Amino acid sequence: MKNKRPAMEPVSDLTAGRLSVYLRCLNVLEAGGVKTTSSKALAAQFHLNAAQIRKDLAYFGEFGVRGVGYYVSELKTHLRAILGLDRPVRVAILGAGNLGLALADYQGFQEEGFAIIGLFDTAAHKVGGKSRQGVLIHDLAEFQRCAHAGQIDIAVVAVPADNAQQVVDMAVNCGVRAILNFSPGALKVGQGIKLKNVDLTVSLESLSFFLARGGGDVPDA
Amino acid sequence: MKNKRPAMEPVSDLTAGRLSVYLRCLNVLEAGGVKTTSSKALAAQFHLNAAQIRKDLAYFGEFGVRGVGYYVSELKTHLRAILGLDRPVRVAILGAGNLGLALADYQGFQEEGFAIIGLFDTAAHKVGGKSRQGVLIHDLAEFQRCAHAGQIDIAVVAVPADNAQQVVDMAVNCGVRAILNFSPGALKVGQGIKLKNVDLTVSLESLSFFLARGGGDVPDA
DNA sequence: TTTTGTGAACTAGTTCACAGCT
DNA sequence: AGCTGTGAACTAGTTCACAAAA
Repeated sequence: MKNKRPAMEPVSDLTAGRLSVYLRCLNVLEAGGVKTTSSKALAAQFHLNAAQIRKDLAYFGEFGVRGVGYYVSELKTHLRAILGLDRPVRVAILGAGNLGLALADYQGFQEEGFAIIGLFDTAAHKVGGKSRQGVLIHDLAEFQRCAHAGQIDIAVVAVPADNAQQVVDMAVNCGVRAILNFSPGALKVGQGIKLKNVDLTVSLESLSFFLARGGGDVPDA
Repeated sequence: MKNKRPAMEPVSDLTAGRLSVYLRCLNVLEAGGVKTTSSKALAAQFHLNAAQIRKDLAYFGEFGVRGVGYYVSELKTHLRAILGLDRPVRVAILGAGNLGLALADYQGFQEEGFAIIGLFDTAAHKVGGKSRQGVLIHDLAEFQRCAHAGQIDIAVVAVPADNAQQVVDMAVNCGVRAILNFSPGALKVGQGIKLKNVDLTVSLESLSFFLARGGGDVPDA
């Protein structure tokens, strides 16, 4: 057990995303009672590349045992720590429209330990209400208070496109440094702020593009 | 106007996504009354790289005029055709949970011309209902009928993770060749089927990773 | 002049292949 | 024997820089 920390070498976003995938794989294996695995086994079962798994993990330490592989629960613990999931991650959802409400109740978030602090909206008639699962809707001013108090780790932006930049600027000014944005269009954030976009229109149009290119055709054998 | 079609050279997914972004930029410009633009102007305004815009477009033809740039409405028309948006793109949403309902009412889809055919679910008590915006909820059997009749271009999967693979297999068997999947976990599809994943857990965990790495720290000037 | 379209150069990301450890 | 960890080789993607066109 060496656990070198290579002086915070820059790690690509792609690697970060894959770590999350690996963690999910390990959850599945653990739930199935598997105690030990290997990069090859993981790769085969989840359609990944074995060398890539090893390389991704190697950024953070030496978690495997040569000749054996990885201990599932141990590697899981490491990955959770690397991903920052070993402490509560507090998420605020900005915008209590259809999408915001759906995200607030999304099971996947709770499962991996994210704490949904609340929904926040400016519409007075929404404030005081709650999602189906009981997440409360607060005024945006309340979000500002929480964020300034350092109680928000990640802001999820689910407001209409017109207000998105304004809302993001506000969140950043309140000290939020990580944002998951669902509104369309490119937002600008300053240095040191991490913005991740989920653009539903772009996703659908990529599929449409595929179909338009003849992707729907039967490939000639 | 040469409009060479380079024999359906393979185009990367990244390029496809950017075309969609360019189209949105052009919509903004057109709405602002701008008649002509250039790769440099687009790049500056929307934080893109000029050479990349030109290269992306060059896969599909020569749409620009040297010394002038691009005519906004003309390029828009080309992009819409390239993305397959010059004909109705029919979208079915599988799973009438919170997320499915939110997606059915998502404004962005209608705006760019996607036709939401309906919501589809197996839960008998949901069938016959509708989303807030009035999208009807049908039985999944109805989806199979539509898909077999070639009336569905894209299936959006918003069912619980446990059923996702099964639902995707069903859709593919009914002739659907493009799928936008919101359920977590890696799904398998055969050759010639395009599967695009939107993994909310992975997105959030990437942000958590960034924060855990010290991303929240003030960078030293 | 301006700006496109594009080969060449560069950068980032992935996979290979093997030394080294168990 | 088996599997990790990792440099080297390779592939994909981006940016540069300039000839050609308007």
